[in-house]
Amino acid sequence: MSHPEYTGPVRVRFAPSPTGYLHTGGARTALFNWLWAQQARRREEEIRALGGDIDGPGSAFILRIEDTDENRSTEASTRAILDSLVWLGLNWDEGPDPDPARFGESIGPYGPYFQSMRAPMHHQVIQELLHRGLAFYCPATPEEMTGPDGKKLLFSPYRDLSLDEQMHRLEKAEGGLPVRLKAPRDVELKWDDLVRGEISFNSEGIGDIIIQKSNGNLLYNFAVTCDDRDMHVTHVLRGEDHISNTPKQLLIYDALGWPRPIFGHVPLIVGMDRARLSKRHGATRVEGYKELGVLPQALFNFLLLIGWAPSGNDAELANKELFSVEEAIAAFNPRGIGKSAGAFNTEKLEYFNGLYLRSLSPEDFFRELLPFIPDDWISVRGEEYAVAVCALYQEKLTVLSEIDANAWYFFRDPSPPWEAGETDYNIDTVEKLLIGNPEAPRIISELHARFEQVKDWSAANLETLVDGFCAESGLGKGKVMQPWRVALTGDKVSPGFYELLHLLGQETTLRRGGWWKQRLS
RNA sequence: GGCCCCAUAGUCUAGUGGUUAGGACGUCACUCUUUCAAGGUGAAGGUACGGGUUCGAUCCCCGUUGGGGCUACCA
Repeated sequence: MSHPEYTGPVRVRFAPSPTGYLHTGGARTALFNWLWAQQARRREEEIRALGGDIDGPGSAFILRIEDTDENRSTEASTRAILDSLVWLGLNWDEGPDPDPARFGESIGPYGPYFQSMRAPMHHQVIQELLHRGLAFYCPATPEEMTGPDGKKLLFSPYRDLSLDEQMHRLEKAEGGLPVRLKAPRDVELKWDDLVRGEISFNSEGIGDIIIQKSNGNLLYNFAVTCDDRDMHVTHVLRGEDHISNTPKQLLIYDALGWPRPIFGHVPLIVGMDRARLSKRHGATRVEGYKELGVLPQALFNFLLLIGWAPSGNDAELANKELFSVEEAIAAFNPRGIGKSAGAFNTEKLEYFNGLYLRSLSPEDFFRELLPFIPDDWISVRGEEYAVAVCALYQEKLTVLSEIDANAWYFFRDPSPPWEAGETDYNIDTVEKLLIGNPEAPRIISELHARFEQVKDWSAANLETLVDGFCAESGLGKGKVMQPWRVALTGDKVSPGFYELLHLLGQETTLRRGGWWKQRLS
């Protein structure tokens, strides 16, 4: 145990409630926890390799599903959260079995990792609390819990009832009775927050919190505390929205004499308008980014940098933005987590994604692109053709889902404006470069004639031909290419002109060019 | 309302009791160029406000303002 940086195991957990999808905020919290645990696990491996020992349970990233029902938890949502975490590469050391075929089963020594299955243990603790006089069945009616000013009372008038009297009241109560934790009066509940420093609440503002409902179900703050304790969680790194839960959990740890974990509260992620992230800020679901065509490594890298930055005196590291997974694990330090809420800047995410897209090998790029290309693309002219077209877009795309909007004309003729129905041509562009362009008839017809003569339809050959035409006609390249580009693709944006011609092929080029030759003459 | 948290450019952030306050996205300009994107070069843009402490505060303290979280027999 003499590793200079090793200060004990890091057992952290991510504990989502399966009432929806994995949101970006949750994903980032999970990411921070995951990185920290991975780092600690690496250190432990080094120590073992040197012949050292690790006392007690080793470091781990624990996933616990907080499905203490409330009718809102669903299996589909659990599945969705699991899938999103896996997609992001955040595998857990202990938690639900990721295999869909074994849904509901857990892996790890302190399971089960579904909170709903842990009720027996929770009830045991309730019994202990009751018998030690640290908690009580509370027979107070809602009226009795309301002060003269109409506000809710925090402390129950029945907190000092004897256990016998409590049981007596319990028997008489029809719908059961809730159990409250008996809180100490006027005590400072403070902790040294890992990211925020000292935070303190007075127990007068907390009161005798309910830990078990009258129907016997456990309440969140209680279940979490028991589970964290049972799973030997050493550090609770969670969202800022849990700050006000912490004093309640502290009350439970202290009542039972359980050692407190170290708490750290990560700032929330907000929209660019600083409001809470919601649908109108674009995708808030991690899955949404997958569907958009963001690579997991790009989202991983982007999320890493909201609320965290490499700290230390290494200037080069301080300015570093691109992190591989391994680099992130090595560089992560919870002390580097900032305190203020970070805005989710989609443009920067797309910038990162573009970078990651371009770093892919052409084969990997096509593989990633595959789910986003329409089914018929490969059947239209074969896989080789589709691969060649897609390759042109590796330098251009920022999200994979844009491929169809960019490259459709390689697989389908644009519908001309003179035909019934919606046209694929940009009317303004057509007006400017073809119909309203006095040079257009000549450019289209003369080049069309030359294209008809071509024997070797290679990009290099086409370049010579087009360049020759420009030189002879005295027209600039742009003047010549733009009308043709519009005629062939419907608009003025496409990959390089020679590549465009070459890939489209002679037949298609002549066909689409022919329409306009006829139309303009 | 009560309790709690936060505050460096539009955004993510680095940093320091004395700095030309550093990097990145975005924006703008120029460049490259057959269009777009990418690339290259450059520019504009910041310490919320008011008081202290101090020889000196972006940094330390207090207040104001602004933003956020929580305020369930939800999680």
